[in-house]
Amino acid sequence: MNLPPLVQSFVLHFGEMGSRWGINRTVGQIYALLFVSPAPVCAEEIADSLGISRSNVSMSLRELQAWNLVILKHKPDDRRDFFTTPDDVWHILRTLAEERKKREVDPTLSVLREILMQRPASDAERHAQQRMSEMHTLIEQLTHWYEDVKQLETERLATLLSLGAKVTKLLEAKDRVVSLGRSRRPNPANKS
Amino acid sequence: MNLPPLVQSFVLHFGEMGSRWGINRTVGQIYALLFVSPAPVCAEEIADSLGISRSNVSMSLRELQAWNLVILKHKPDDRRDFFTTPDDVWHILRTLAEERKKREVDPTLSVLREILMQRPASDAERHAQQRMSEMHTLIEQLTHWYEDVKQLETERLATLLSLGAKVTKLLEAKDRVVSLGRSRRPNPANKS
DNA sequence: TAGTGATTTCAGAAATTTCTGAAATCACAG
DNA sequence: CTGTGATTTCAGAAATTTCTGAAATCACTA
Repeated sequence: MNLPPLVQSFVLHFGEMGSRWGINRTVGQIYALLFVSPAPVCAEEIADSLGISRSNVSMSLRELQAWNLVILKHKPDDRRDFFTTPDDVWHILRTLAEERKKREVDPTLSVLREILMQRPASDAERHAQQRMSEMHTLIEQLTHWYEDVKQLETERLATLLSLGAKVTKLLEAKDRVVSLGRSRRPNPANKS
Repeated sequence: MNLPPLVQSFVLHFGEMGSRWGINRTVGQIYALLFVSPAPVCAEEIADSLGISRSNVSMSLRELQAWNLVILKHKPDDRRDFFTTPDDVWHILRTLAEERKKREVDPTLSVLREILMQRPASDAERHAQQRMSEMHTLIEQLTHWYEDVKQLETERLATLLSLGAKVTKLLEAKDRVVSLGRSRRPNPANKS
């Protein structure tokens, strides 16, 4: 591996981390390299920088493309593919969230649904279904929230984040305002 | 493996999933089994149900304990350890989040901080630092948000989730209320 | 069409992770 | 202390994943 020391630390760390996630060491390293590179990099150069085989690079890039984490670029009069990551880190975060959901959450949800459809044949199965249903409910709540906030523009999302738990304060305030409003002019949709 | 079919599907799925996360197949299976079992289970029984060696069970349980994901129970006049998962799925979610943060996010943050302290020795390094700083900022924002909302009681957290993106509506409303309030009686803390 | 260079594929090699059985350790009872 | 059963440890076996080099494919040019 032949890189500026500062870049090398980063790349090595991402390699380590890669194995803790589902992706492997090389894939992590390549991603890190692309992320910090000032310009798109070709496969040959990746192989050289990281000291790995050309074919390994090819397969790992394929993997990264499956994750939608890299962008292909071309130079005029050059047939080679060059690779980068998106500029906007928020954009990267969104992709990551989406792909992980697709791979890790959705399959689980569908297995749970499948099992919950079946008729339990014993007390043990009845209890198991009960537990799975709790898990299913929780995951659905989380994914609904996710589907909802992912629509927000980045700026709003950032505001929401920075607000953190303080939104609950707002919620209380809102409750007061609403009940106040109601006492003055009753909600017309609420005719009883 | 000798389990009710419905439980077996769940256990097998969690095994698969386990390998996509950092934990391995057996660890995933054991966790799934404990999660749906109506009563605490001893190591021997786990080994039998899953058809794996006793020693494998021992090591995997150790791993689950390191993750704080299982609870040890004892029966009177029985020296064996029995294992369960917490009842409350929200509690499980919190543990999972905390442990993953500890293993995946914190080390990355500290590597980033470390690198950002150093003086870049070239343009390439300067650019790399710039990128890492963007990443660092984003992760910090996310973890601050997390540290904040994790304090909330479960019920409030659930409310917040179910509200989803609608909180931004509230935010706009708040802005109106606040500016309205200010125009009537100026903020006394703001003496200039 | 033949030639060139980039890229991909894939069978097997290398490395890593997971799993097992045998032995060691531990905790307690008699 | 000795015996008993539960549990853990750990060296090596087995399984899995990752990586490589050689060959195949592809896209384009002359």
